[in-house]
Amino acid sequence: MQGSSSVTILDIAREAKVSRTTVSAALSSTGRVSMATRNHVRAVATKLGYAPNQAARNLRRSRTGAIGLHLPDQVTGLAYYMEFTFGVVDRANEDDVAVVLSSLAHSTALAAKITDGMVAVDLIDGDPLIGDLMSRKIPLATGEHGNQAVGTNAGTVWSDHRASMLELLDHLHSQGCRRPAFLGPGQSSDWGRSLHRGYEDWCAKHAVQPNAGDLAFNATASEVREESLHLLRADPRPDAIVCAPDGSAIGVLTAAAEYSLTPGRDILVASCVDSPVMQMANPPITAIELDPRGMGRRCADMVLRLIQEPGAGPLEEKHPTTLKIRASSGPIRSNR
Amino acid sequence: MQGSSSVTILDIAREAKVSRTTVSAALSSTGRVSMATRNHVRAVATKLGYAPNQAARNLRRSRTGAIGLHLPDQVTGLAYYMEFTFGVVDRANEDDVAVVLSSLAHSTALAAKITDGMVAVDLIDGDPLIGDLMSRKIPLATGEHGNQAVGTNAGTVWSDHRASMLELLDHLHSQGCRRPAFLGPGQSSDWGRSLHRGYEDWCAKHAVQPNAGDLAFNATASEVREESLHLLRADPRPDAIVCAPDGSAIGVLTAAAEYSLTPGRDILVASCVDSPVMQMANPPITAIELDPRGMGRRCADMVLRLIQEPGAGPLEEKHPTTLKIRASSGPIRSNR
DNA sequence: AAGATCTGCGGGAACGATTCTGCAATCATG
DNA sequence: CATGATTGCAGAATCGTTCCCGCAGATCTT
Repeated sequence: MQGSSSVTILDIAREAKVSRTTVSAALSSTGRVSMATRNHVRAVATKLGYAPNQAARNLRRSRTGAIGLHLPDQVTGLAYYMEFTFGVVDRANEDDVAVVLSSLAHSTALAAKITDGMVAVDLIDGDPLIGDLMSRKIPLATGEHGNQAVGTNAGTVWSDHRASMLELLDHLHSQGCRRPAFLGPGQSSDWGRSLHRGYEDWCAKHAVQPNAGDLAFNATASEVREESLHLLRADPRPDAIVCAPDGSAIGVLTAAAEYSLTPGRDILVASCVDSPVMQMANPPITAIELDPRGMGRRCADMVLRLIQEPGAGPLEEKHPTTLKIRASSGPIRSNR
Repeated sequence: MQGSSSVTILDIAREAKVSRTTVSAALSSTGRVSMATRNHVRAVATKLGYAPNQAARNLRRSRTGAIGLHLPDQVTGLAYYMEFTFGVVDRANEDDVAVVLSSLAHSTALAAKITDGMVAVDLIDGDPLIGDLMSRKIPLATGEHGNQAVGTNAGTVWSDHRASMLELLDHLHSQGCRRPAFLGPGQSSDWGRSLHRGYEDWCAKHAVQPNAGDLAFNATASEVREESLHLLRADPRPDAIVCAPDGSAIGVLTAAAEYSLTPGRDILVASCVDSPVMQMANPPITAIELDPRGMGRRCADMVLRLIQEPGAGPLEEKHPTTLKIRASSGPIRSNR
């Protein structure tokens, strides 16, 4: 109703003929207020279009009203982290909490000063962030495990990438694949390690010689091409390539074409990360849907809970993944 | 030095043996302070590791310390908007300003209440946001023009997409293309209109019958395929397809394969938006680099300037684009 | 040389929300 | 019915910063 000019708690107090204290208590459901006055105050508040002043609230509560988001370096082109980010922002905004991206503008030390908590995703081994935050008692929620223990005001949301990898390889096997190769994201993140472990385990179980290469998160097109060709040069030649870094599957398709191999028929291709382009590729690429947006939401939710009740951790939650089967995973129609 | 416990302006005052007022003036370079005391105070401040309390500052200045970012609906998978977003966040964080994403969590009305200003990109015609903000005198910076006039506390950062389109079509022409088709993003955004205008103008100049289709920002793979096939069915068949929506070029490649056309030889393909996958495609796709991160930076910079001195607008800045020529744009080796 | 202006700095009042404490009035208890 | 516990609400302090004044002393004006 009131519109532009900001209406304060004092305006409500005057209008409702009670004190500031009572208004605050009535709105926040703390303190002792009768039901009658509580309802009355709330009615007046909505009538006046009251919105609490976050700055004043933060000052009084000695909070910053922001959480930090720590992304791996140089990943801004990757759809996964974008979706994750928007998930975090989405959830944080529900509580009128802002999100500050830390790897970009601030040193982690400074970021820790201006935030009430942190979300970090795909922490690289040995990242000093965890120790830093734990010693400052700043709540932390990580997407995927780090290689360090988290404290009592921290937690982790993770997916079982090893199981996903096994499921994917079993699917490829059912399509006729016998010698899958793996283009992994390196072993310096938990994600990469879990995928590698799944691949190695599967190969061991099926008595297959592993054929794996590694690629950085932000690998260039030529790096993807080179590493793909390297895998394809193996003897015996692989009949499937599973690739991890976001978007690299497109580069694998390109590399397969150089060998005159038709993806989805002569050689199967699958990605460990789904994204819109995967469906548009020729052929559409089988991929693991990681639901990054959901992950981001849950991480934000976790850190907000840890902010409200410190020392509730360490928390742990598991987030599901889904295998999206598309034409790139066969069945193999090789005539050998 | 002091580390975790927050050091306030009062601590500095005690240590430097001056008053709060003097400290504030010395640090903010407003008010009247001698050089000697200013330097002294600043030395003490850095010695104690002072960081201003944003909540208190915002409360006093009656600011929120945040700017809103208004994205088109359902675009979160698109690399362009992600880069743009990070550009905005990057610049905003430099001034300790947070970024609130508005299309996700809040209605624009609410977002306007909790932000000091807004950045909007690719506004759809008739979006009520502009009028809303202008009437509330909230600063606004838009990426690309809207179809409404902006007021004195607003501004626009834009790229000349019509000129980019002409440059791209001229390049295709030099590669042997004579009948380019255009897969546009619709006419409801300035970007889409500018591209269409460029395409129509070029066709008129070269006496070519236009062959254009439209695709939503968030078109699905099958929509991309269908629309691409529709363009390819034209008689005479186009010898190039220029496509606009982010990532759709991959779908166009797939569609071309259905016609047994080899992209980059039988039919040229180019994208109006560059992204990492464009380089990994087979063949790599010629594209217009829009520098979305730079755009985001400049938009944030503009709105921050408008917040500092209201009524300085309307501002206008032009942001350059670059044509990235790759193998998908020929030369044509058709044997007709 | 007397008044006017300027410089350097301190006192105090906000900004708006959240407690902590205090004080009546009501209720329970034996 | 007297004592103590509980309920419902108000007053006032507080968070850290900014900014309007005010006041000396120095400098400038005619």
